[in-house]
Amino acid sequence: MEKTADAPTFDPACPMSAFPIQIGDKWTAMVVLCLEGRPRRFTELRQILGSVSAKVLTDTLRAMERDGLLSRSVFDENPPRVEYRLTALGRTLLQLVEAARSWARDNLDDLLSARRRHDAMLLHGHGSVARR
Amino acid sequence: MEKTADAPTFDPACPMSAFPIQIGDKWTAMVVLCLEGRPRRFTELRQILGSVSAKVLTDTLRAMERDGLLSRSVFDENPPRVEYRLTALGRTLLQLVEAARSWARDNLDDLLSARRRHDAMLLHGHGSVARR
DNA sequence: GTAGCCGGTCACGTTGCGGTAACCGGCCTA
DNA sequence: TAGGCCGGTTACCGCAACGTGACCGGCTAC
Repeated sequence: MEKTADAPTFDPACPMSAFPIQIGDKWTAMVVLCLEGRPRRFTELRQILGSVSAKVLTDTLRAMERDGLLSRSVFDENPPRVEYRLTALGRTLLQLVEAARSWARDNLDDLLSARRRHDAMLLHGHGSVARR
Repeated sequence: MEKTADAPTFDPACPMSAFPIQIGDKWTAMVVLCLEGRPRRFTELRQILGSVSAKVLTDTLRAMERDGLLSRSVFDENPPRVEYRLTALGRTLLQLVEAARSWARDNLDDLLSARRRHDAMLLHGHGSVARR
């Protein structure tokens, strides 16, 4: 819970890739987290999310705007500035995202080790030719 | 068509299709709900879920078994009987599913009406251009 | 001039989830 | 002999999500 200007980063190699809960599209939950503290600009979001392309981020933000989860403000400046901020409805998702993260903290290790056990079993099974 | 006692039904036409929260694969959360009260058989699950095909249900159940969310018991009887039951880990998902349903009860209407407003705006042309 | 920044759009390729249809094998009944 | 029930498997297919690379317009700085 750092309160620095920097937001958390999202490592594509982290177990999030096996995270069994998804809210909206692939990046929606992370966008919600990014916007929790304050509004952010497009490029800022891209930097924080790390591996998302401009097109996919645009799609995600447009869908969230359509669903009333965030608002988009264009400032007629130079260079162009666009700010995204959570609406009240979008903020309600925070509880859900936190519930999901809490579940993951408590149970994701169990899930992943069960998966590893299963995969190991398959490997072992395929290693020897079935005989009778 | 008789339903199994106390099992919820899932209508494919209900707003669930716009439900922005997904746990595991498409049917995972509903399988968890189906198995909340007691173990169930394959065909029983198919009937309750309504529109799921055998292949997809098999895939879902295999993935959940792999992840340690449920256990699969084969009884060597006639006709063949297979029972699926939630594990302790699978039961932990119930809280999350309930949290998602609670969010939906409170906010899904707002989301859907925001979406309808947006779609209507598109139909009527682009309306007014946002200016600042 | 030309290079870069910002916030995108456009055309296109790939991947994988979800779904359909056909089939299977053992047991039972008509 | 035929068909039904149970719990699947296999082959195939469509489509939307996801991602890549090129480009854009207005402005500024070098």
